[in-house]
Amino acid sequence: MEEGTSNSPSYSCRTEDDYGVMQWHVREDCEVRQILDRIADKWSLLVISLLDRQTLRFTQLKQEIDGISQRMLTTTLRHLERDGLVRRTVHPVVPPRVDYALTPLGATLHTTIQALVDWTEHHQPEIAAARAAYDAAAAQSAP
Amino acid sequence: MEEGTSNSPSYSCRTEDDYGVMQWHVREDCEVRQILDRIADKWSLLVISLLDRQTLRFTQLKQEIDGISQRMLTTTLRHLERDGLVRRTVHPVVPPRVDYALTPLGATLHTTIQALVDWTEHHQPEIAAARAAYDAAAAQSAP
DNA sequence: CAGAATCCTGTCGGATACTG
DNA sequence: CAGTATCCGACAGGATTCTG
Repeated sequence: MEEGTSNSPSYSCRTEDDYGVMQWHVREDCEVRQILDRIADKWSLLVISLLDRQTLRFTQLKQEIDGISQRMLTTTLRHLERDGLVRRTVHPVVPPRVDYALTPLGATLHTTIQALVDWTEHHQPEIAAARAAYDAAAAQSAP
Repeated sequence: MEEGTSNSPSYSCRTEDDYGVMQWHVREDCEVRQILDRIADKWSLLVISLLDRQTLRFTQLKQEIDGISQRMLTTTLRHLERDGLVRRTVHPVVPPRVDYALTPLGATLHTTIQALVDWTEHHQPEIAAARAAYDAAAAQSAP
């Protein structure tokens, strides 16, 4: 596989620095970043959302998630499985049948994520307004 | 500017589909994705974390965040400012002084984000164990 | 000091074709 | 059905240089 199974994190997370009192933020981020990368990539959040309701098969997921390629669905599911958030169950029948479900750990993550989703829906008008104001001001100064 | 000021979202968010009961997940994600992209990019979370404690200047942020380029600090701050999460204050002095602070909206986002950070720190051992188990099993079947 | 502009690279992710 | 294997374009983002 060309990607996804690498053990090296995407970000440097250097810890050899010692010149600032708040540098711990950077180190804290080393752990946060890994899970954040998991939930924040293009499709993981959708998958977790869907699986929170029910167990789904590969093809069902592909149909529910509009626009995903089977390549990205596969890698997304592998990532989630590796992190213990999703359980993959292969039924030894022909044609093959593979079920995906959230693990208990994955369910707790979904709960936490939901808070973020709620925040977004709640404050979306404010963000839209802020963007409109910003863009208007930018258009003003650069006509 | 080559990037960052584009109004088009990074993801397609197609809404013309109507073949599934759960397709709303995809539409819901259209709003979620935008704020998720904001907090999940490489540096925004760090910036929000730092500014939650105090107002900081550009150079202070650059020093606190180990490894960031001034290019990415600038674009990150512009994004956060555009979304109304960070307030940029220019003091008309020479040499120039620019302060960055969280807006009230940004502060509420930080609170929500903190729940995710806490989840991560709390469950990090489980994730690490799951990864180790997965990698061990993978090494087993592919020697 | 606080950036803007330019160049260049690695990586993400889509399209396609092939299997058990 | 549920993947794997390749190829390849787009874009995020680092290094560097230049200003008000």
